[in-house]
Amino acid sequence: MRLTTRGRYAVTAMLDLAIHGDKGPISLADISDRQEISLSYLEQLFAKLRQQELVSSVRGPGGGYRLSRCSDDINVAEIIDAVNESIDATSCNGKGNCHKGDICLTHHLWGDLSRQIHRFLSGITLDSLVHQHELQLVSLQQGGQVDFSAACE
Amino acid sequence: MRLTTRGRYAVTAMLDLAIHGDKGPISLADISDRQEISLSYLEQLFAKLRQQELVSSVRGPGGGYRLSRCSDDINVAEIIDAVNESIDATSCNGKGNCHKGDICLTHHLWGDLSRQIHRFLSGITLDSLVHQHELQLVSLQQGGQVDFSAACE
DNA sequence: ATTTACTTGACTAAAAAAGTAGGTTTTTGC
DNA sequence: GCAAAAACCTACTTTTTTAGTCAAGTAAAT
Repeated sequence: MRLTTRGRYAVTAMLDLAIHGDKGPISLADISDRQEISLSYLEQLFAKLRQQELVSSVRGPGGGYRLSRCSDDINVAEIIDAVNESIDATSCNGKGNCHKGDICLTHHLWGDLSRQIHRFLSGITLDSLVHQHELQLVSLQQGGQVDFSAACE
Repeated sequence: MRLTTRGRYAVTAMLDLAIHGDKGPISLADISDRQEISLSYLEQLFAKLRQQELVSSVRGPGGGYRLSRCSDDINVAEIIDAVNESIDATSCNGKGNCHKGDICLTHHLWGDLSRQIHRFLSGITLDSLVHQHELQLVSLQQGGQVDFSAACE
């Protein structure tokens, strides 16, 4: 699990799809305009998103991309994983080639933490992000407070 | 909030301190040996950790580093933030220089997500990681299953 | 005084991120 | 059939970050 601007771009683009996808396929040019991400960079990202079957494409005029699953069935972790090569595992992964017991100790601790983060991000769906934002918008218009607890599930 | 091997090194090193710190200050050379991180790289990381007052140093023979606070008062988020330059903010941060309402939309969504991740990592202390691992060790020796739910808070 | 260990800064190589360029297919509508 | 719009593909360049090296210090304890 790696967290950089690359993953942020991917999540942002997927959010754009989730928001505008109801109007049929969305072209990368549209996303590029709206989100200010270079078209060719988007192409690279979407090649990977397509490989992982997070999006499907429609070619030709009027074509573009759409989410291949419902937005409440796509979570943030899989988007980030799709565009980032998975982080290199610890050097002594189960092989037991560590001098003392101490070495693997913190390696495993890091692994645990990594898994916790992954599990956390797996619980956040595109849909919940969009939904949460909509609630905020409404609230702003009414000048009220946002109840975040209700926004997620 | 950025998540790379750099932050992982920092967390690993801090965990090493948390585990061995009871025997007085720990030298970077020790950490380097145990965790297989190059000494000079550790020096860079610890310079930043010291700036953020996460560790304090003791010079001279027998010297080294120790946690400047109790391990249950140091969380993972601040360790990662200490060694990573904070990720560049969105281009239109409140200035309202975005063409349509749409542009800032996903930017804010990403900001929300980013904050959620940060909040999550803020809740994980060094102590809880060490503690969790100790429980696992005991369990392995007894051949039993680990109750993760009990390990954290 | 000497050893040990941290401090600082400059430097380098390699990898990843980000962006560019130019082309090829596929599909649609005229 | 043809032109345009879009995905798709490949190779390349630039910039930034990561990871590490080197060297000349400074400070503290024995």
